[in-house]
Amino acid sequence: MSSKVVTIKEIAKRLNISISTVSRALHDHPSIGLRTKKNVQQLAKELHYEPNQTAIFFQQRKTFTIGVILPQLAESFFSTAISGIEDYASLHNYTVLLAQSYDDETKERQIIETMKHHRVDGILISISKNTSQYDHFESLKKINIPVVFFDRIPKMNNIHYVACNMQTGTSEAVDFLLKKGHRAVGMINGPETLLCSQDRVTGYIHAMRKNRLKYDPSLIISTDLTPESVEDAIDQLLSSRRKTSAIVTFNDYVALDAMQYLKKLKLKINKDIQVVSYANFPLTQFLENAPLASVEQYPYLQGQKAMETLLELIAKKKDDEEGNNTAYFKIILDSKLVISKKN
Amino acid sequence: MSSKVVTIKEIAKRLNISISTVSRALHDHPSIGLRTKKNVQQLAKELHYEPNQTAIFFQQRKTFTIGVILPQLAESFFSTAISGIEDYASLHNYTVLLAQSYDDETKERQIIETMKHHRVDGILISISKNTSQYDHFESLKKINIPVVFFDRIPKMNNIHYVACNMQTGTSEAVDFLLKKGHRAVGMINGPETLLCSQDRVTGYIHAMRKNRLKYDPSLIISTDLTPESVEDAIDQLLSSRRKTSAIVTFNDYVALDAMQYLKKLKLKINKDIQVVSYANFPLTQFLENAPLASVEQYPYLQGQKAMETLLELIAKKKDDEEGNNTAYFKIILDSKLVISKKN
DNA sequence: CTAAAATACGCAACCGTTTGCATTTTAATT
DNA sequence: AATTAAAATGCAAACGGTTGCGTATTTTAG
Repeated sequence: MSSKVVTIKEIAKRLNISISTVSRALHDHPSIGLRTKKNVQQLAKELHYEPNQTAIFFQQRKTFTIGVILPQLAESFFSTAISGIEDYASLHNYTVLLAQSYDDETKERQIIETMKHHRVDGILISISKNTSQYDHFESLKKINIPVVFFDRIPKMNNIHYVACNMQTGTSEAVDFLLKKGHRAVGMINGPETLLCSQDRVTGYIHAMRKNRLKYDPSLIISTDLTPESVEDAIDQLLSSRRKTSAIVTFNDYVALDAMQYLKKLKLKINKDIQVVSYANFPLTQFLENAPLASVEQYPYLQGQKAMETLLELIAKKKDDEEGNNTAYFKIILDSKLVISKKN
Repeated sequence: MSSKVVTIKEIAKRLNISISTVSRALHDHPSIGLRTKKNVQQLAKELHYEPNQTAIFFQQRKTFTIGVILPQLAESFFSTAISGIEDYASLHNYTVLLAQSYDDETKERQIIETMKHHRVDGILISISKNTSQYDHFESLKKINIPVVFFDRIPKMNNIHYVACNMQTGTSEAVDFLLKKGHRAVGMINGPETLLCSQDRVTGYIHAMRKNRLKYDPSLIISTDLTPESVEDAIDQLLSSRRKTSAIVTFNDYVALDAMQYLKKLKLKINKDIQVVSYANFPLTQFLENAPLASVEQYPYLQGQKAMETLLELIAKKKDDEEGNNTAYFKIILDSKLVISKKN
């Protein structure tokens, strides 16, 4: 068996030349003679030489690996986002170390610890919705590991992030419904702690103002996104003295739960009550009664952009090793209302 | 700024002791005196010492990293599977390096090359449906990197794998339809090259035999899973002289495409024609006309099991460094028909 | 009080590669 | 043929940690 892994040392010995010559030959270094270069490269191929990246990582203090932390892969938004991340990374010869926080702050901290030890070149993270302290992110800054936040952004200053501006899309969504003649547009929103929930409210108000309508706060209801709280929200909306005839839901999961409940209440979707949502799942197009429209958040693009700016930061790191404080990237994609083809 | 990364060397110098003592102290080595141990550990904490894993990986010839290769994350099956993988891995202090092959053999090869260089401790892979040559897998064996295949298994001998036995589920599915009175049950199958496609056929035949019915091969149609080929398949089934009144589709994506097309043909789903599928997407329950039943393939469990056996292999590697040929793990979970709640 | 045993620590090699600098070889010039 | 410039190669340190083995120091036992 044996199958000893071959190293440049081995090659050097066989060719009776020095290790450094082998190393340079393999890198096409100009100072190596053509003949030896050929010899080395050929023998390397014959012996199936494979560079030991762990040695190189160690030596170069660079791993060409970036850590990605997100709440959970099973959620469609995140699995598409990481798809964009991975694609962009592999295009630039970077590799992705993956971990899920499951919205658990403790786990999030552990993961960051692990990634620090692995000496990843950078981190991409969509934070847990339960994270309240941010010192573990600060610690990364201290040891000079660049971080780019995406989608779920902490309320910190001086960070890089890419996110989707939910105002524009929301505004479009509400406007869309108002134009259709609805006067009481309900909103089933997410936790108030999330920035993107607030954005939605702002967008809502903006659309009302634009249409010269009065804004009724009781039509916007915060939930924790569980089916139960969604049902509560619907009960509230329907029992309101105003005739809610349309609902904007926080995302497609919420929309599905909502529509299921509405059906149970014997309300006809998109007839008695119309629904507009966020996320634009590919699967919703197969629904009998899909939301009329959905605000697209471009998860793939977000992932890609995030990776792109991270690589930029990594490249820049060399320039300004001495804290040559660069500006902070705040990349905001506009969300956009996509009207279902069926309508 | 500076923020020099602290090493054990630094600690040693400050405490005026040797590097090796520091190393051992940090590892609670018994031969280190209690006093020095305390000193070292305290100073390490004060200086925020973080072990440089890249150095350790290199030194120990072990990375505690396993590579995961799958066709694409965006597919629900795979994102759930990797969830299981990652959970189990992180539980055992392993880390996951992720890559998508997009069903492209060339990309698959490149990824394997990269992972070899990264010296991952093992690889988990669900192969691309277009992969026809298997030598890149053989090469892994040569350099002693254990591989566990899951879900999509190549037709090779002497490999470890975990998969779902599609026969049982398929058999149950067909049986379910036959019991409902259907006599011509069509099947929209996947590529013949995939083992799991063959399994489905076997399961189909098994159910027919069990019900003492004759098996008509023309009712089983292979596709490449694209919407077009699915539509072709349906055309074929419907134009058959036999009245196809039920269809078993390769998976839920296919089912959705199929049902959409059937609707276009003005056929009433689950009335004119009944559909049973595989995968059991959480989302299908929201469909107006969901498949009557679905064969559950336990992606999370598969991922977990795969990771489990991989770790076992890695552990074993130490034992039999000299090709002490161990047996091959062939772990087969039974698939199971899940009947939709709505029925 | 001394020899032996136990305890605590240091030395140095090693893991595989890269790279600045010194050294040798070759080629060009006079 | 001697001198010099240019081209090719080698030496050795460094990256940060682990570990076998040797040594100094202390403890224990006789």
